[in-house]
Amino acid sequence: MSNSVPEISDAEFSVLDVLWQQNPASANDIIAKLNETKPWHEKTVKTLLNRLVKKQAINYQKQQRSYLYSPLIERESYLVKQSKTLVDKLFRGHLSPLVTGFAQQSRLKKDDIDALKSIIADWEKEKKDD
Amino acid sequence: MSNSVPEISDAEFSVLDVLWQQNPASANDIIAKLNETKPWHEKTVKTLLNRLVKKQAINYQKQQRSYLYSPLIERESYLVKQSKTLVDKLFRGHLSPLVTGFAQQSRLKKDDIDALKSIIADWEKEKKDD
DNA sequence: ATACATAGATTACAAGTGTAATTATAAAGA
DNA sequence: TCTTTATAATTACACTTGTAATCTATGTAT
Repeated sequence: MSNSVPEISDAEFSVLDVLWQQNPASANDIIAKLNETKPWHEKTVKTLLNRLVKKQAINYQKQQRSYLYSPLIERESYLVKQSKTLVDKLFRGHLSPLVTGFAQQSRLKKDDIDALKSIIADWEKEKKDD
Repeated sequence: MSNSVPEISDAEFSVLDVLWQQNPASANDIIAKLNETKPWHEKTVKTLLNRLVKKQAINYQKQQRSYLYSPLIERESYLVKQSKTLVDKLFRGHLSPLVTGFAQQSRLKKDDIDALKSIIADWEKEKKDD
């Protein structure tokens, strides 16, 4: 079956990320949003949009003269896949060394800790249910 | 000051990873080790070694006719940097959504849970110490 | 001394990426 | 209708990457 998510480059990801926040969006919307943080030329963003279309990562529908773009790949599953890819590559599939290294480096926030607690709680419950 | 770790491609990383396990190592050592898991031609591995040298990610010293290579960048800090880069890019610096997504996807192992507990314990202690 | 083998150095080459400029096309205004 | 002007499509171009093949220099065997 499905879908073998296409490879998305870093620059392309930034464009996709805007579309995940604002869907659909015109090229100009996207350019404006990106330019809040990146000094990218309009033409550059158009190129990235075209490449994403070609990769079937996004979609568009004609709206008068211009297009309205939408993501075709789901944010959640993309993020999970990327996380897993990195953890597999760097830590042979083990999450804990990532968390440990990360925790030493940059201090965890309270919500990080809460999330970890809740994950542990779920895990303990599952274990009991087995 | 330091060091702005060079960009390491995926293929290059695999080579570096061997050197982190076995330091120093000859080209042939590395080729043999890599060929346990990857069908890479000898010439390919040599190319990767050269690129890593050029990037100053590794080093060598002449040993008779051949070289003995060693890593110049430290494994720990490289892994932490890559983790942070990904978490910044995908989750705007927050670790928890990564862990949550990861936990949903692929079941955590007991040692992952233990590591998480110990991280939480450390965090609680630190908080108290403030 | 000469030929072969072997390690490293150099070169190759297509695909992907960052970063646009140029061209074509269609709507809108003169 | 002709011209200007937005948009989108096509082309550009250098750098990186994956994946080697070829060249060169130096030990080794005859």
